[in-house]
Amino acid sequence: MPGTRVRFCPAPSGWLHVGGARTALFNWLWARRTGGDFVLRIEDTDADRVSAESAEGMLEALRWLGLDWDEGPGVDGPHGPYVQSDRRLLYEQVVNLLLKADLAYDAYETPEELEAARERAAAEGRPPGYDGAHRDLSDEERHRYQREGRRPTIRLRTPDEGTVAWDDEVRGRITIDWSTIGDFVIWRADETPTYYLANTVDDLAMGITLVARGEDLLSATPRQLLLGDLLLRDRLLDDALSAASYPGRPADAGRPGWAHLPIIVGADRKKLSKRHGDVAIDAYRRAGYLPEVMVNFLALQGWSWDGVTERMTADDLADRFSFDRVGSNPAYFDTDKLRAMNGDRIKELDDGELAERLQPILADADLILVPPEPEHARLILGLAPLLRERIQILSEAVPLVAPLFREEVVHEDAAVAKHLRAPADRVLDAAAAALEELEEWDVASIHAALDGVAEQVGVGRGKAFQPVRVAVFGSAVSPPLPETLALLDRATVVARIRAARDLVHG
RNA sequence: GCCCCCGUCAUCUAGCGGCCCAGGAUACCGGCCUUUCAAGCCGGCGGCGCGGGUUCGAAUCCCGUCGGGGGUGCCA
Repeated sequence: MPGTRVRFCPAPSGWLHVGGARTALFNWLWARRTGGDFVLRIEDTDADRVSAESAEGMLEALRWLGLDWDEGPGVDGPHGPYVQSDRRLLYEQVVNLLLKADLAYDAYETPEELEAARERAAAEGRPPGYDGAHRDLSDEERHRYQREGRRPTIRLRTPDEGTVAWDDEVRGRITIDWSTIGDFVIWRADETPTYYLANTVDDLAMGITLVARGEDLLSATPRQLLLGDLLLRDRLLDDALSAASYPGRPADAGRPGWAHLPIIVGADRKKLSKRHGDVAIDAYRRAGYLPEVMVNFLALQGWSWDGVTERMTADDLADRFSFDRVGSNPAYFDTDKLRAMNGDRIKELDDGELAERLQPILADADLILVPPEPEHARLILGLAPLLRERIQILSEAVPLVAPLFREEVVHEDAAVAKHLRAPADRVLDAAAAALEELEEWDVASIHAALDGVAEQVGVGRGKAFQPVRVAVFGSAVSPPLPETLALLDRATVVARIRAARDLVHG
């Protein structure tokens, strides 16, 4: 029984999005669960839409999630290289052998001609697939097209009848008629391989045992099954591998199994895309979602353990994950629940951990420097227990604590209008005086002093605390007052209270 | 159009013939607590798309129907 080898192979265009991350996660989990290998392969065959920055961003996002790979970019393995643009020679060899065996042929239609043919077919109610017009060109016809300056694509011959079937790990047996599948392009006119070719060749060459990918690739499977059979049947792949001097396939390699994961959809039930809002993993990182929560939540999109247990660490998941518990209906990406889970996780963090995770977020908001100044570090640590129960995502801490890191207080109009009115003037005067006279600047003393102010002015605690809150924070909402004031220096607090005295009206 | 996939509370899901007049979580609503905002605790609302079968018995099996999605590319 060969070891499990799974893979994640993003096309580096744009950011790693939640659907891709979920696919990567399921593969990673299966590798960890089975003690197998997780291979990362960059599929950059379509030069028009890929970029190195995108590839780097995807690796970064994967690293952030903690999905480490056993082979791939930056991690040498026995079946590299792991970037398809570095494997060009291999694909060329494969195509040549396919051509020589007459399993594939050159076709000279231009994209415009094909498009026109598709439109015609649609208008006449015929299937829009490739009609095989250039399937059996004579040498004469071929030369004529070449003289016209046409560059051919190479298409693989597909059966005209019969069926193809496979047992999908998620969906069970799937059967498709060959009559619905036309000869397809494996090599573009610009001499680059298509997904069908490169992906199939590499999965086989790298000894992948299970292909787990999005449902949107379900209908690509028959073509890859066929190509794979052809490649293995007459040792074409092995010949190409040695002709191009690539490492051979693992000794025990066979054909991979398949698992098609349900897609993740937006609120409109369509495949999740940019117009649905934040779909990039990086956006969630910046907003202050914790990676372990993203992993936990993503695992629950389409998979469940017992229907009751939801909070699981990556290790828990790796212990429990299997494709037979992956559902087959699309999941709507519901960030409400993500937020809730994130908030719960934040509550589990101790002060030091929370403070540390808060730092990059506060730095992003220009509240602190990258290694924070010592007094800021102390302040954040002191704030951590006050923030813990109040935020679900880290960035929510920013408005709550910003006034504590800034020189100037910005007083919100609504807060001033509501809370800085008589007898707030008396409250502020009394508070400034009382705080100034305190012997100890600590929570208990401050609390007692403010309670004393309430009594002195003859108002309830709320009426006493709110004006002080607005004076110091500029806002009617803040972390608990005495606890927070104790973290600031007394002079600042008293000065702010005095300054707010002028804002009191009516 | 054709092919394929899917259909349990608003959302993620459990359920694989009786344990379910359907369970958990999130969201929402109400109460308690309370210095703001939260948190916490307690309670509540809410679903098997529809129609036929099969069966003593169906959310679970079969057929049909409707609805949604994916594919149909020299994208992946």
